[in-house]
Amino acid sequence: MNMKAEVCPGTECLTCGFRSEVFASLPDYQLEELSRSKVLMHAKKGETIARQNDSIEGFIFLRDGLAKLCRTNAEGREQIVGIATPNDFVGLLSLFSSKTYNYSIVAIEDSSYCSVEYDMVMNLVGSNGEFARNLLAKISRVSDLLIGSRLDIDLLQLRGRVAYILCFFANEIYHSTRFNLPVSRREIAELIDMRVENVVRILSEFRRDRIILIEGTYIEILDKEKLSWAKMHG
Amino acid sequence: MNMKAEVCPGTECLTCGFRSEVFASLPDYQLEELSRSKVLMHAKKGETIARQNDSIEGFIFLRDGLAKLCRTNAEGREQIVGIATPNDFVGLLSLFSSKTYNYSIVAIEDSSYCSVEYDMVMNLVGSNGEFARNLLAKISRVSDLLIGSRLDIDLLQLRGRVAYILCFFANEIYHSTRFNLPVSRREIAELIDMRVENVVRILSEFRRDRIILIEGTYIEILDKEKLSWAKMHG
DNA sequence: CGCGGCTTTGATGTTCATCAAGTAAAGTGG
DNA sequence: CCACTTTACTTGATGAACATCAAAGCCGCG
Repeated sequence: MNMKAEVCPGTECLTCGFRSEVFASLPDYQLEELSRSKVLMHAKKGETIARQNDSIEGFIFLRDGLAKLCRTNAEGREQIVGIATPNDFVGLLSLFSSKTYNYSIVAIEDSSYCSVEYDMVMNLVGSNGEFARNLLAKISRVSDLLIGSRLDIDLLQLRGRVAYILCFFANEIYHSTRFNLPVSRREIAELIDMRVENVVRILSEFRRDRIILIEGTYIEILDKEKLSWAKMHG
Repeated sequence: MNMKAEVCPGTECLTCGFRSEVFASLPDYQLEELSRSKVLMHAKKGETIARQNDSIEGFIFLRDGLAKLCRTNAEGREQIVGIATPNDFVGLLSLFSSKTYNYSIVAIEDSSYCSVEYDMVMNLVGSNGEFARNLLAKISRVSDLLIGSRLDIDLLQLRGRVAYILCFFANEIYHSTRFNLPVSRREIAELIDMRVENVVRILSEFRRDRIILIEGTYIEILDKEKLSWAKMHG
């Protein structure tokens, strides 16, 4: 836990990736207000950005890197709820309805993020209708994706789930058939409701069948067809 | 599909259950605007209120009754995403981010609901900051519950899932240990990712163990302790 | 009456979690 | 730097949990 905090220059928000999405509607003067109230932070891979059950300090926007949303249940079992990419609100879900974070946010790649005061965003919601609508659209889209993918996964058997998550990283995150997995085997298991041993087993199967090339964290998808097929049929 | 439509009198919205929640902040004049633009409809048990992939006509608020949100995947398998209770936005999830309903809404008890023009609500979001904040809180809460319960269920084995859903109906819906199940065995299966046969089997087990009394759709929970235990450890 | 849908139980095989054991890799302290 | 510990990864063997198949009873409905 050795995160640098820095107040970013007033102009930086003007060029931030968020601007094009949620903050598109903010006039410059409101954006500068936002700039002054926000703090830019860094988190190295593995570092915790927010902790489940801690009281919500502010809104967290991921600028660069990758983070997992996860929770630990009463019996100590960990589940990964989703993966946040740059320009995502992370911890968006409970922000408007809870006083505490429902999920931990942990960097799975070196990341930088902005933390914005809760009240600041709430004031913007109240005073800028276009902003409110954009925010609703954003939260709606995020929730929808999260629920949809979980329903998808629930229908699949283990082979299908592993195929699903490989396609997810290839298509949604890295936009390439070759990438380094940002998560351990254990984390893959937590992400798609499996056991570590079975994740390993099925990855080995895929390698044996020349569907993927895998060496440590490096993944190369060799046969997209077969992988998609596995994603559909179990 | 034999639903009556009626324009409800201008004053009715003033006393609607929603008023106390999402619409608490609307002044009377905005509420009357809302009243004029809305249509009150009825749906008998089994009737479809909205259909997956149909284009979104408006916001749907459940006033009375009970409805299921469900979807059918490419292979024709049906899943129930959640159960909507009175004063719920139904189909809330995709409303702000999609042009079509992501889920079908089907009455599982005789229900009445209001349909409000999309633009009307969007205008209110823009012009009434307090309303926008309430709406954010509502959508946030609903999404959160939906995702949370699905994560819970994913951790449980079949006995635990059945216990979970029985407790859900008892505690969240009927506030009683005695009630009539509004859903078929098949629908229970679709709700908690099981097969019909196993739902039946486990219900029979619970009866054998004197945990519940069950006769057709009538359920009586006899041993809350054991049921809660099953919910945690099964 | 006969048909189809819902419910129920039993038998069977598949899928998956668990246990066990071993290797590799990575951090820790002297 | 090396011995040591810990953590991640990997494979096999086993039994438990579950899906599937089959068959029969039930009920409502045309």
